Amino acid sequence: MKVTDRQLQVPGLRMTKQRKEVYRALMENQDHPSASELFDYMQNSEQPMSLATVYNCLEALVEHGAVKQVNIDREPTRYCQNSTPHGHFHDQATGTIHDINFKQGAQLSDLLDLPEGTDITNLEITLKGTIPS
Amino acid sequence: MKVTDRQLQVPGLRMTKQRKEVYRALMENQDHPSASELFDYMQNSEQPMSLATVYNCLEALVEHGAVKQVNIDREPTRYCQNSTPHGHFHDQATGTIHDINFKQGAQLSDLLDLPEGTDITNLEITLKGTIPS
DNA sequence: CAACAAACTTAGAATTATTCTAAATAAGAC
DNA sequence: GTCTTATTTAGAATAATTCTAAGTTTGTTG
Repeated sequence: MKVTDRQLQVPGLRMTKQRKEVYRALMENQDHPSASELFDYMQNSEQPMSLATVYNCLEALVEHGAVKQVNIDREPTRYCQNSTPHGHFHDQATGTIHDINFKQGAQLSDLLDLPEGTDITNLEITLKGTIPS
Repeated sequence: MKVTDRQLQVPGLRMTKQRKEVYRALMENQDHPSASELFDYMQNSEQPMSLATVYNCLEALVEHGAVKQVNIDREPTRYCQNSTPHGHFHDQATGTIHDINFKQGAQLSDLLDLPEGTDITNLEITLKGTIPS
């Protein structure tokens, strides 16, 4: 996938060369890579960088809402360039992770018994299972 | 909370002294403790045990569906004795975790656009935010 | 442009939750 | 009781992530 510099802007975040490349690598690898997978991927690019920087850049992107973390059990954290609200399905047969979109018009409060006045800053929905092929 | 031996049975799992004590400790500490918090708690009990055993017992209890893991970011895994389907709210102001029950009759498929034929073996819903006091 | 301060990157060390290993113990089967 | 297998254990090992301190880049201000 071709990603233009124009698409690599994040409001409120200074886009250094490294942050841009990390973001681009994520755009080009939409299979929810881990930090070290991104690191490996970028070693062959024009902008190799240290693993610490990959972590730093991902942290900055997550903090600014451009990237989401995906935590599955104790596995290494994976990253997702889809910043809209969605869930993740971990296919145990293949090990792959799929995005699961919310249904049109569905509200979290339809499913959960949320206490009055809760202010939700982050939502993570993770399913595990299989899809028969 | 008083927990009888009768309540500490798990179908299909041999309840050793250690497994029973880990399960009991979880019942008595419903604030979603981590493995090492459980370990500390049990050091003063009649059945002190090694940290490795705490991990082993928790793993067995999770595998048999009696206990749930709670993963919040990269924090140590927490454990939950509530084996019914529910979500977790992580209050960022206090650091505490509350169980969030599902609404009566609510279906996950009402919220999520699940592909046909998905077989879900595990569901984890984690919210972060605050509840104004 | 030059000088400065702040932000960012980096390599490598440090941390730490968790898992592994190999030996000791316990428990159910015969 | 003896055998076999599962469980527990202490301590070592692992590995993802964070930290540290030094070097580099960037934007700013005169």
